[in-house]
Amino acid sequence: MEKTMDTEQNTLMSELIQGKELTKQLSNPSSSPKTRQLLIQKILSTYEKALSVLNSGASPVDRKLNNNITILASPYSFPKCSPTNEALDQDCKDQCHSKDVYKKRKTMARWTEQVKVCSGTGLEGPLDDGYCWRKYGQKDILGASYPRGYYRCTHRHAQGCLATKLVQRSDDDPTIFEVTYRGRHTCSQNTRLAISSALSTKEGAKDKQSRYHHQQEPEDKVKQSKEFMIHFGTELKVKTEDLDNKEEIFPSFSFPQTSITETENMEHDIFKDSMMEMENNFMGSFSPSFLSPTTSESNYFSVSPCHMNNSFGLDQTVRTPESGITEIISTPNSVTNSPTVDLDFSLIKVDFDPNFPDNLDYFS
DNA sequence: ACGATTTGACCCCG
DNA sequence: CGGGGTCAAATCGT
Repeated sequence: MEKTMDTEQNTLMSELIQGKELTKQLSNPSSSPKTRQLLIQKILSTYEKALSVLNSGASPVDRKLNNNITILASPYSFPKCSPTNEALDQDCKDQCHSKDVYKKRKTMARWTEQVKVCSGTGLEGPLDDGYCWRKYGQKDILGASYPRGYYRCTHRHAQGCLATKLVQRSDDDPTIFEVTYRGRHTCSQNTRLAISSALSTKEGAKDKQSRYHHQQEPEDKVKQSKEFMIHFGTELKVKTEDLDNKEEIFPSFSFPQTSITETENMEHDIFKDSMMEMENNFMGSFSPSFLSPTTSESNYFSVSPCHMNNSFGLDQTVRTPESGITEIISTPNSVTNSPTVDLDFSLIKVDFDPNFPDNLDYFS
């Protein structure tokens, strides 16, 4: 166990150091755009690895891997991973009185992601974020042209998982869905993903397709066809962090004491740029793959974990029962579909011991 | 038959 | 009192 920690720390350190070095290189004005892009990607990679170690699990961003979009893993970390919020959530769990609902609402970790869907087909919707959601309401919101969808974890009753999310389609850009997550998943069913080879088969893709509708856009009237397109050319981004606990914007991703603010700013700039570049270059190089029937199929690695907990996914997916964190994110095969981009997305894979089923003590 | 979604009613807060 | 969030009965889909 101690060894595990040591290893994690070493990994963390090396990743951070590497990131630092890469960042230095990035600041070299003489480097070519391509080089810079690679550097950015590598930096992202190191951050992700570091995050993985720190979190011992996936952040919501990581979860996006399920959506093929892995590439845009966000630099931000989430409040949900912080011990503080962990405690808050635990509180919430402990006192599940209906009257506390509103109080809980205030204290629960909350963060927003912007999910952009650029399918071009006009068919899209909230993507699978790796968890099983059940819609429990929809409401027209004042000033918003689209209704807001309310979702809660499918395992709310079975396991008392209090995670919920709101999906609001953007007024300005209908291709953007603003997803606000609340609370952490405490369910153990969301053994996400896993993609696994099983899914790269036609059966897998088909299977998954047929299971897809537990995720629907608020005003969707086109669910059928949407299911088919839902994974194509979608793009995800994490937008903001916790709203109520501002002090925890980077709760689990604390850099060494040295100039944190500077680091944060750096991050923003760097990632903003990288996002842009990645969008341009990546999408460019990926699109063909997405359009290809054969390769696109292999991109169907996004699977709702709740549907796979029996058959497959166990080998690649490890979840921590109480933390709501999925420990291993399988590397999207989109990587393999991208011969032009030399990205080390193994970062997404978390170094975690599958035999270590309960990482609760990680927080204790 | 069962689980998910829809949708109007209801509750709480500001 | 109105708006946002949740509940729960009705409905739908498989």
